[in-house]
Amino acid sequence: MVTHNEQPPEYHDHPPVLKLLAHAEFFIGLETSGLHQVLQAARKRRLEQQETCFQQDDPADFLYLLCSGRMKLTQLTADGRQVLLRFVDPGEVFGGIALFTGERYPVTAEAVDECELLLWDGPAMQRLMEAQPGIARNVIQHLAELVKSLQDRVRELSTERVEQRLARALIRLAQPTGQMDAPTGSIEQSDKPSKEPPPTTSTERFPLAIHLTRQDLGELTGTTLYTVSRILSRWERDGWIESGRERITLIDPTALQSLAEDS
Amino acid sequence: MVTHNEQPPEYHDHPPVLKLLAHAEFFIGLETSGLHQVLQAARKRRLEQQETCFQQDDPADFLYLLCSGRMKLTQLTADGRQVLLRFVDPGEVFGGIALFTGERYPVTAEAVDECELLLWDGPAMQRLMEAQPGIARNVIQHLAELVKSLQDRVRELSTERVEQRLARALIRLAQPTGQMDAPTGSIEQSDKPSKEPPPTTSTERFPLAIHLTRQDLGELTGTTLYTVSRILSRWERDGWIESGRERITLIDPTALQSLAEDS
DNA sequence: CGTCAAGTTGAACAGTATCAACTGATGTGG
DNA sequence: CCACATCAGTTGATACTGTTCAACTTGACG
Repeated sequence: MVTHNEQPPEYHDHPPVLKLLAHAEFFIGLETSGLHQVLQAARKRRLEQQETCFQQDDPADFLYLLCSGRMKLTQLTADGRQVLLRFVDPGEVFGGIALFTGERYPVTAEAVDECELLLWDGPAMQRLMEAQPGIARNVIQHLAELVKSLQDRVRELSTERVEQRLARALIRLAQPTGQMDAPTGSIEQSDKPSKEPPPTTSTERFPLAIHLTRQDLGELTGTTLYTVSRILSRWERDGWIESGRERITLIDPTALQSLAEDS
Repeated sequence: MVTHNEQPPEYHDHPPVLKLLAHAEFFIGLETSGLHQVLQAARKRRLEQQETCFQQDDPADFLYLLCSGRMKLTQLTADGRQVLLRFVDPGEVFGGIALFTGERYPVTAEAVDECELLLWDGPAMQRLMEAQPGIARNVIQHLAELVKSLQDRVRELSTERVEQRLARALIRLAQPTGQMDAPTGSIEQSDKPSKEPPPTTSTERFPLAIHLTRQDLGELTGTTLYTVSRILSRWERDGWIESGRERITLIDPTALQSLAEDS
């Protein structure tokens, strides 16, 4: 990061966007001049809540970086069932798979909240990667991590029962989302009873940031909304969670953790 | 018999290996000099049948290219169940995920047959990618395709029943294996005396090249060997397949196809 | 020929899906 | 502000898919 370059701490034009860009997974480690180059090649787009960015099977034109809001990527089956592949948080990238394989988008990208995006077309991205090899390195690392997480998911779907998968999904969703979010309580803390418990007995609460329906959770874990509802009801009776309409709060994450890890 | 063009004069040093390298997914499109550079950075390794190349959770040291034979990548769960993630055919690469994320191998790689491999360590691969940007492009494309196929698999496991998944798996396994099965100098070409299958689909037979147990198919489709056995028995009664010990022949692939695509 | 691995099949069982009926919350427009 | 429509969620009854266990058969190979 050592540069006697002419960029003072306050970026002259788009400070917040540049700062986000500097922390985005594809552009980490770039020089400030490089970030400017990236930004100049970008276009901006804004999506209303529920608006779709692109539909499954649309020709793959752009790579997107989410700046604010939240997106979800879903896949539709031939008989109308839907699978929720993942949520996209600010700083994360989507649409790259199709762009890099030169085919059509294999998923639909829909805005959960109001979203701001940056986008690059294929040739622009190609040029950027050639000009700055660090980008290609980041892309490779990101894709490799995506592959790893998908392999884990295949293993879970193949070998685990719904209850375990659901427990795992809730734990993941409760983690503070990567780097970009304000530090809400991390679940990791509750693993360590060493810390002095807050006023009451270790009743730390972990409300999920995302609004999720039972249907969403079903599509995320490969089951139906009915089964999700039953399991959540049981967990609530056991005092492990609290749940309302599109709202879930983990009360005893360790119980879920051990459930997820049991055979 | 075509024998007079087996050794093109362009490849003066290691003709068969170079030719394979030139068609391998990571190195397609490279100049001959670039291929030489790649080859010089490589080490060779040979594996006996059933020998493991690396174990899950081993530190990730090398990227491997399979030259001949066949490997399988499996993942072991905490309670001892196994998932078969994929088979590796000649010309394909494995071990890259761990190398690119700098972590441990998430899978175990085992030789199904006797195998010949080329391998590169992390720094060597890094240098090669810097020297020849085409490699990074190929890596990105390969990873993107891997992501896409894994997403498909997640969708299938989430929404389809065992019978459909098994039908799909058999159809995939019956496809001639990608690009390398072409007339390149593969060590064994004895199993393919037939040329391109003519469009006469009536009584054509499609024996699977791979030796697969019911257990393998179960681990591949996320079910048990018992369920696989029952379904195959039923299909055999219906005249759609023939099966013996570690041997399956598709007799009516269209029946399986429609089964896989039905709701 | 004996041994071992692969494969088959029945019976009991468990886990989920499916459908239907219902409750409660949210938001909207008259 | 209330009536209404809509959407999220709950729960019971039922059916079905797939698992598990056990006993058995078949095939390969020294």
